[in-house]
Order: sequence, then structure tokens, then C-alpha cells
Amino acid sequence: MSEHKSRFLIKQRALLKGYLITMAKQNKLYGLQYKEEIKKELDRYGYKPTHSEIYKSLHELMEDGTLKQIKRKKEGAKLQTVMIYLIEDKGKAELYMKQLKVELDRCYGLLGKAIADFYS
Amino acid sequence: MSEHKSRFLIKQRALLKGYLITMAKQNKLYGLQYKEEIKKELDRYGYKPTHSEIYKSLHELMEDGTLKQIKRKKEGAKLQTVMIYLIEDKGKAELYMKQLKVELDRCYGLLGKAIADFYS
DNA sequence: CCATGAACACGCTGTTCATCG
DNA sequence: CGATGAACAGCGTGTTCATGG
Repeated sequence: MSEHKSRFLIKQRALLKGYLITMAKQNKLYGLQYKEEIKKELDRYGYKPTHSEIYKSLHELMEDGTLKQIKRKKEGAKLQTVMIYLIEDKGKAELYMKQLKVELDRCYGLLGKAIADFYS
Repeated sequence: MSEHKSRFLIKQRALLKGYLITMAKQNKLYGLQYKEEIKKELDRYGYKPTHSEIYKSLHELMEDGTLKQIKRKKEGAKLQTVMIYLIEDKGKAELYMKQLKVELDRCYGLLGKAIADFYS
């Protein structure tokens, strides 16, 4: 997320990772549950994540050691095995969120500038 | 820019068109001048447009009849011919800006929501 | 059908190449 | 070299396909 000369707006996956880390600190959810929770937050802004992006984001956060994955039996009649994601490295998680803030503030400022330039 | 079920953030070219229309209403600039002017506005937000995106945006706005192109001799010793872009259809230009506002407000709200979700 | 994951395809955008004055 | 434009290439992301419970 760093050392880029010029970039437009934040990439979808970078923001998804912010939600995944934030939610993983509080709950023990599996893949599609993250998808549903994020959808609940952002649906009214016209955005709904795909399962593909959720899984890719989770996988990348595991590859760099931020999250870890454990198998769990899903509650209910089906007894299906699901993958629960938890924080593995709290320091990495917090560092990511700190860097994400810089990027989000930048994008928020850019859009605010455009809105001011166009409609004031 | 319309009738999409789910989208993340606005595309770069859609925002560039907003600047091009806004600037074309006030000045008579050629391609690379638009690039420089937009760079001046957004450079401090880490964004600098490429000449390629500027030209593609201008061409698309001409294709749909929003802008028109006229040849002009460039001032100075070189006397090079440049392409000046002007508003062709004021109604289309205003409609575009109106639709753009909806999209910009949506994106601004989405980022604000994420910032609130993460850092409050 | 639900959950996970991988493979594939398309669209956006930056880099490079090509002309012309 | 400045300006315009087109062609090309990489990457982000949505859709589809595959496997297992």
C-alpha cells in the first residue's frame, strides 16, 4: 500500500482487508459471513463484495501472517466444516490499519476536493 | 455512469471528465494543458493524470457530442497546431455533471463510512 | 444447497510506440 | 522537443467452473 508515485483511488481489496481485520478482532467468522457483514455495512452505498474478492483478501492476509485460519464445525443440522479467520499477528494488523488510514484520508480528501471544485 | 448493480469507487476517467467539462466551460485549453491544470488541483492528493487518460477522456466526450475540437495555432515561436476543446452541447455537459454528483456523493459517503467504521 | 477455492475473461489504465509540426 | 494519438501490456476484479460437505 505504500511507495507509489501516483495513484487514483484505493483499491477495493485494500479496503476489504480493513473490514476483515477490524471484524476478525471482534468476532470469529468464516468467509461467507465476512461477505455478508461487509455487505450489510456498505450495501446502501451501492457496493456489495463478491465471494471471490473476500477469499482473495483473506488469503493474502494469511500469506503475510496477519490472519490465521482454523477449521470449525458449522452449527446446525448440516455440520459442515468452515474456515474461521482470526488475528495471527496483532502488530501487523495494527500496522495495516494505520497505513490504511493514511490512504483512506487521502482518497477522502481527493473526492472532497473534486466535489468542491465542481459544485461550489 | 448509470444503472450498475454494484460498484466500488468511481473510475478515474469519469472524474477526469468532470474536470474537463468544468474547465472547458471557462477556458480554451488544449490537451496537455488540461493535464497540467488537473495535476495542479490534485497533485497534493497523490494523483497525477497521464496524457493517455486525458486524451481518451476528451475523445469520449467528443464522441457523445459533449465537447468539440477546433484547431488553433499555438502561441510562441514554434507556431505548432494544437487541439482546443470546447463545450459542444451545454445540456449534455450539465447532465453529466449532475449525474457525476450522485456518484461522487456515493463514493464520498462510502469512504466516510469506512473511516468511521475503522477509526472511531 | 452452502462453503471454499481456483481458473478464466474482461475492463481500466499506465507505458510505449508512432506521426506531425 | 511538444503535442496528439494509437497500440500494447499488466493488473484488478467479476464470472464461471470445480470440489467437498
